[in-house]
Amino acid sequence: MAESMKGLKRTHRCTEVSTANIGETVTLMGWVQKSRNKGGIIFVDLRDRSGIMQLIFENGNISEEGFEKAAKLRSEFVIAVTGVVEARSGAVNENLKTGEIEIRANDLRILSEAETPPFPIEENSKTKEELRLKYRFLDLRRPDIQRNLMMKSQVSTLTRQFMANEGFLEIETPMLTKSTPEGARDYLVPSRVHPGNFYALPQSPQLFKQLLMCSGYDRYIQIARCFRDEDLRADRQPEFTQIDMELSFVDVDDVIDVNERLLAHLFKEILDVDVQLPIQRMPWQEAMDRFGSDKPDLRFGMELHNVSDVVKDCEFVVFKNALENGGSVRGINAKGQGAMPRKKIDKLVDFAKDYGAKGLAYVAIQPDGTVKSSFAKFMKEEEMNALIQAMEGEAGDLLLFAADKNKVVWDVLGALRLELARQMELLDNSEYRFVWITEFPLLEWSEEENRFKAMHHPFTMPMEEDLPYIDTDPGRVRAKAYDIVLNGTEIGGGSVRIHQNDIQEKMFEALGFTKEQAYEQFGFLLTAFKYGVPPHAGLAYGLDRLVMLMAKQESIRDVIAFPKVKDASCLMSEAPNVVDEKQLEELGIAIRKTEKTEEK
RNA sequence: GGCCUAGUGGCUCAGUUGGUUAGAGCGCCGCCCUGUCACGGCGGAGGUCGAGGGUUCGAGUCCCUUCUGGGUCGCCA
Repeated sequence: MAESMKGLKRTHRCTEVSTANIGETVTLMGWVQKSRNKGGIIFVDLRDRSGIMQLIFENGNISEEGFEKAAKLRSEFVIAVTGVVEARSGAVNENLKTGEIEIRANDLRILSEAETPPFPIEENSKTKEELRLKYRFLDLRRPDIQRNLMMKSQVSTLTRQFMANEGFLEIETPMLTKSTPEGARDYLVPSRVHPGNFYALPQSPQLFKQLLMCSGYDRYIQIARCFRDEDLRADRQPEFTQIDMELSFVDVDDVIDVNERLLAHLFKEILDVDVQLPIQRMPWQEAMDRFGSDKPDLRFGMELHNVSDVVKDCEFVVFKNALENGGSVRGINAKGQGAMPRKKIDKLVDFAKDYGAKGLAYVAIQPDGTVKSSFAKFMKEEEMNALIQAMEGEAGDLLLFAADKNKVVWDVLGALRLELARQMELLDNSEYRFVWITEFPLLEWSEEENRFKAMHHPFTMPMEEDLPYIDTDPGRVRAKAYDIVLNGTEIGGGSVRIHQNDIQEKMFEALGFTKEQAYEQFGFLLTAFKYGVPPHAGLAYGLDRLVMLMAKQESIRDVIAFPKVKDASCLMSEAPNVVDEKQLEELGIAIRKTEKTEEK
């Protein structure tokens, strides 16, 4: 039977009480973590979002009725306790922040009883995620998740404060907006007033923040929810949060400068980590050549070596074909892995195939300097020696080679490099290595659509020196775009935007848009640009990813209060669901029956 | 859409080559215990082995289908 808290006021959170309060009477409220009943004395661990405090119930300090009530306490009961702060007369518990003190209770109220939870409310849960997500409200009681969400709140607060000091204005943009077919799939919202018409939920506030620049707001920031109807991953949710910003009258360096200082501020305040400024910058081409990735993890080496020239005359058909088709042969050197068993190497070959490789050539250098290799028979001895030398191979090393089109070679070796680093335990979780990746290609050839697509988005400014190629060799044009990468994860990205009509028109031309198509999709922006547009640039962070890395979590779900599972449904609320026929009628929507539509 | 992986009391897991009545730890319930904090002692309850079908004298175990979660490739301007 639940009691009222009338007349009581919580004075502290559990760990806000310290040895400085000894002798004082305090009132705490929270959840029973654990009760240890010794017969004549009862210890209760009380939990709130700050941590744990031990309570003592002993006859003489509390009424007989109160003592009997204390004996009934079970896990997750919500209670209010008033008592005196004491230094512990028993042993100090060094595992608790409040381990030197305890509360000798003289009053107890049971504010809410609780059933036994379906899984233990404890740190480092071993419980299956399926169950945790179904009872997310219980999972969220666990201290590690609470710490993550508190850290996220802190990141938001510090960001707002910092950016406000830098002259940024926080301005909201619409959630109900217009669908644009470029990019990710939109979540659509049907319009009741305009049957057959749909709003789209924003994939990002991109166009609106550019309009705000046109309107003179000069420096904008928003912590904005974004939506993308694509398949989920460990670091991808269908709805997520961006720290989104845009600045007027700036170039690349200005955006980078304010963001470096923001990152340094966040990491110092929250983790007490010093970020060395300026953060290293690396052009996209260099990142691909050295690491096979546009989001390289710089915590370890194992860089790619381009050995195309070294093997160009050898008789190995795989290498020959790759080079003849305009591709390359590149390798990585897994130091000290020369003794890797054949089975494990075969697994790496399979791994490489997942990334589009047709195979993976290897050379295992034995301790005595002889080689075991999948292709030695096609190589003259001096060719093999030259290859090993080019790879800086030494006794005991394992050399792995991919030969294909550049894109495939980069993908394969970039992924393989990370996989080997995991296997070799080269990744230090407490190290934070930032890098700006700059000078991205402006355009990317799409095989299935047989046209160029914008790598970033259609408003990204080309680099001035590459402008001449936009008509003649569009694939070679680099963009004023930049990504901020932390430990191999892209945590943010942005660009300088086009603010000149003629360049924008050329860009649409390169993308294969007619003027009409461009206006149909982005007309309001293009019109706005006619009335005076400042040069502007911006950037957006994936807040969830950033916090995930700061909190050393492996999944974005651990930093989002109510995340969705792989098929974008919510195990707790059971969204999405079938709606009433009447609602559909109002919207003018009929559901076509297929095998997949079923009554739920 | 493809591939990989997991599903056995409330939770986490074990379960051999297919062979008696499916086990353990934690949790839960009852009794005892005045300095515990992974409290302790005694006793107890609790299982359609994710679901359906098949093979077999016999299936938690083998086969097929399917559901659910996780990872990943494609996808994510």
